[in-house]
Amino acid sequence: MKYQKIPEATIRRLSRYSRCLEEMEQGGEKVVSSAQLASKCMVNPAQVRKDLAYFGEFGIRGVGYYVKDLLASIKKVLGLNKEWRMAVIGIGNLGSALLSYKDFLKQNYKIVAAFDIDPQKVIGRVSEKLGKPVEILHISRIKEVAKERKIEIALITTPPSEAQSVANLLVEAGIRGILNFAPTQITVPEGFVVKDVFFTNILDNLAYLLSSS
Amino acid sequence: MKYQKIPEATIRRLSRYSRCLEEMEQGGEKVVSSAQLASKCMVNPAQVRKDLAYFGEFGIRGVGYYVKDLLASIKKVLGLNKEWRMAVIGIGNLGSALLSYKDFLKQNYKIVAAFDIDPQKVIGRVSEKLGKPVEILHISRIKEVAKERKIEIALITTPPSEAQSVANLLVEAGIRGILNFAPTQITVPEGFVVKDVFFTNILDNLAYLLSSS
DNA sequence: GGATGTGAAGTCGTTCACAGCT
DNA sequence: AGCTGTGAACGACTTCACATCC
Repeated sequence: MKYQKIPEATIRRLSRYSRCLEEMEQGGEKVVSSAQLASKCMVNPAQVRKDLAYFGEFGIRGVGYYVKDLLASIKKVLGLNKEWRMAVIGIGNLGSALLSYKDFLKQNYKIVAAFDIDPQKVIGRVSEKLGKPVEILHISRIKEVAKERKIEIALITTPPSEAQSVANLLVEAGIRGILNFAPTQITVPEGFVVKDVFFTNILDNLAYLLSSS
Repeated sequence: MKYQKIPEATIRRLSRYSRCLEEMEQGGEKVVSSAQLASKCMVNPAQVRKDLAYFGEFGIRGVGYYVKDLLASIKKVLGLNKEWRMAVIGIGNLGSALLSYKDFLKQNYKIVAAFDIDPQKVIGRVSEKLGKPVEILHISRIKEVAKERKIEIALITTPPSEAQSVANLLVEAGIRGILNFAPTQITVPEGFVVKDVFFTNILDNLAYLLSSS
């Protein structure tokens, strides 16, 4: 197949296929058709086939896809055939909740460092919650520690007023991926990637749908 | 203007315009052009005008938009000219973090109840964190309390295995909006709305972008 | 003059429909 | 016979370009 730009929506769906396939694998299913996977993920069967076709030919005509192989292929496409090492910046309520978020581990995401502007203030609270002592470092050490621990992704959970300056530090430290929970737009240079997780925006969406029906 | 279906992307951008306009209003700016708003929100100026045009004519030709009026109009469109009353279901780390999430209040979202399957177990921990006693109710009381407190939106922060059965209870209780943080697909009848917040899916997206560049 | 509002053009993503394998 | 892979049709969203109005 000739090269094409891959829609961002395709990547999001790949994530969903991956989850569904994991469930199927655990359920002992060996083979799946695009129609079955589509109905489980609530998309169009042709969509499934087209999404996969961007990256290769993973199926067998007349049969379907081998669950295990397809899952492995999708994970490889998404870059999940490795462990991603992450840091959390800003250890407030949300930040400390993420430190113990179980779903990350299952999916090859590992938090290897936590930073705050005032480690002393938060360390007791967090340790108590997690039931074990947790090391929280001062944000000034980010550059040094990023190298040392090979951090590739940072989760920003500071107050919005600090988010951009934290992002600047991350760029300087060579951390290329940012998941931004602070409800403010941040900008980074070419080559760095930011994805936002704005609860309130999604709530706005919900509010709109509820009030217009 | 004649009626058209409104793209979901338009609604998401409206949310962003709203945030930018709030900042501008606080900064004392009175008037804004589509070009200025667009550059602040990182979209195309024509996009801004088209998005707004779905809902009316808010601007003045040759001048621009009055910041205050436009903000009020957008909030009205999004259904944010009222207070939305919410419940959090599942008071683990994430759930309790959301109980004290500041940004909700600023945007007219108010958490008026918290539920868990084992209130005794979590109540101490949460109260301590928030620095005040917090009432956590048993999930079995959801229907009764939903009526009483006029709950319209629920945030599901239970383990994924419980998410669908919780959603069923919410439907029964007449709560029409669900923000689902549990990493599993849930289904609800016509007339109800679910929006997902799956951190791991967004990380997958980030991982893909990082590994393919 | 200058910025909005909007039809038309263009781009991008989804769905159809069927040829091609197994 | 059945299901994938894919060009072509379709539909949706974005951007352009300009008529319109302050």
